[in-house]
Amino acid sequence: MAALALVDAQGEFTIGEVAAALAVRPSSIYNHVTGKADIVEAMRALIFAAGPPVAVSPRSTDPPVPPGAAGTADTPPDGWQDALRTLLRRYRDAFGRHPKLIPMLTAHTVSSPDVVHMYDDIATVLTAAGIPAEQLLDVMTVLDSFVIGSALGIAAPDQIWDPAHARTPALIAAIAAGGRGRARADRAFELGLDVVLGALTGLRIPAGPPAHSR
Amino acid sequence: MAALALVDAQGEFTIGEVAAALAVRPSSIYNHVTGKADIVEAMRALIFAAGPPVAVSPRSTDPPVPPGAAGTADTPPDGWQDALRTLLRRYRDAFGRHPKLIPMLTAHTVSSPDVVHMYDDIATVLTAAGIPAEQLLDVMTVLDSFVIGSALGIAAPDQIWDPAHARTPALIAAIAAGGRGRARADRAFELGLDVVLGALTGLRIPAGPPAHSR
DNA sequence: ACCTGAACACCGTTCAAGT
DNA sequence: ACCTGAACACCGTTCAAGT
Repeated sequence: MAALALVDAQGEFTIGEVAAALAVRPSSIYNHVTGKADIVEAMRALIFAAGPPVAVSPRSTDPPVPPGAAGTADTPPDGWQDALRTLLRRYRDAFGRHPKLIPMLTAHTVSSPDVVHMYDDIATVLTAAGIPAEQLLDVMTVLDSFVIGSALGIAAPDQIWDPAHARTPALIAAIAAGGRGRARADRAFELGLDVVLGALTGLRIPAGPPAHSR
Repeated sequence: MAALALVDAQGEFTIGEVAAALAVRPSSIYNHVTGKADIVEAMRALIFAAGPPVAVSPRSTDPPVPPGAAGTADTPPDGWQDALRTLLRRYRDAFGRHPKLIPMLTAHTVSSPDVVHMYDDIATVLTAAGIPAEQLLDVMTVLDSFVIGSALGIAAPDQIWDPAHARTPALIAAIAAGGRGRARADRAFELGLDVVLGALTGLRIPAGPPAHSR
């Protein structure tokens, strides 16, 4: 079934092509899968095949936890930040290894077991970090949105940022100063990681509940 | 041609269906568009049809700053934050009004003029806010990723967060505590807006260049 | 259990022909 | 300038038949 992952080299695939790659007639395919959507789901599961286990409980032997650090400025990056960073990077890399496949996967978002398992880990880390339960789902949704959006950015890195279409000096200068291609997408993702993880610090319970935005 | 936008009510469309909606034969369609992809692009342009102009230069006469509002410390949210917030909300709402259409639009990201114009505005606001030119493109990419990802979240708000698949108490509790449907997606987006705008404050030039993340 | 050929309904698209 | 019918190559899928 891994022969299907090879077909993402061209951005789309056809039942006939898969059959040809397996040296078989198209109708034979239906002895193993229920349809094309089934193949897409199989590819999704294949992409999220578990990597090495992340240290999910990041408070093993580290009491350098800030006891009274209500300050926003100098909170040291402790275990939960590294764990979360690792999880989010892995999440995005799962897409990033097969950029052409991403649009097909986002066509209909399904709760594949592997994906949910990843969210289990993220929820555990966030809870350990002190994110209040009422905000947990929203925080996870923000993380999810950022990761998915970043993954889509990998699929077409330079399309939107064509300087020929820019009309404003600020945008033209930005495009000139920024990089190109995959490297730019990777760098932006790391910046976003810093932004999101930094902001998360301000949401932690010991710092007190934030003013709700309504 | 607006009859095509009606076809997003079912999540997909066919040349034949469009023809039927226009009381015409399928082959007639090709007198007005070059193909199906052309129709998708027309829908994209239609969605981003310009709304009321945003106050792009946001430092006019506004000292009615809400004191002690969201954000990390006590940096007062000045004009550029409101302007950026408006732009990003509009960007996401453009998608949000047609959730079924989003997967089709993300299938191939194209630089529609209206979209680029929106980035022109965002770049101008960010520059006015003091984001250094070297970081501008990365910051915009982060914003873009978040907005696109949030838009996709609108399309299927509760798919991933099905409690039946969760295995961890933290995630189960989070799902129980969080809301459902479009309201939850909207709330998460507003939270992400707070997070991103708050973090942007730390990147402004007067605060000095941040430690680069490599 | 798996493969095969033939057939199905349905696509998007082209084009010569009409008006 | 626009519509039409017929035809094209190509889909995904089904199924009776083979082994």
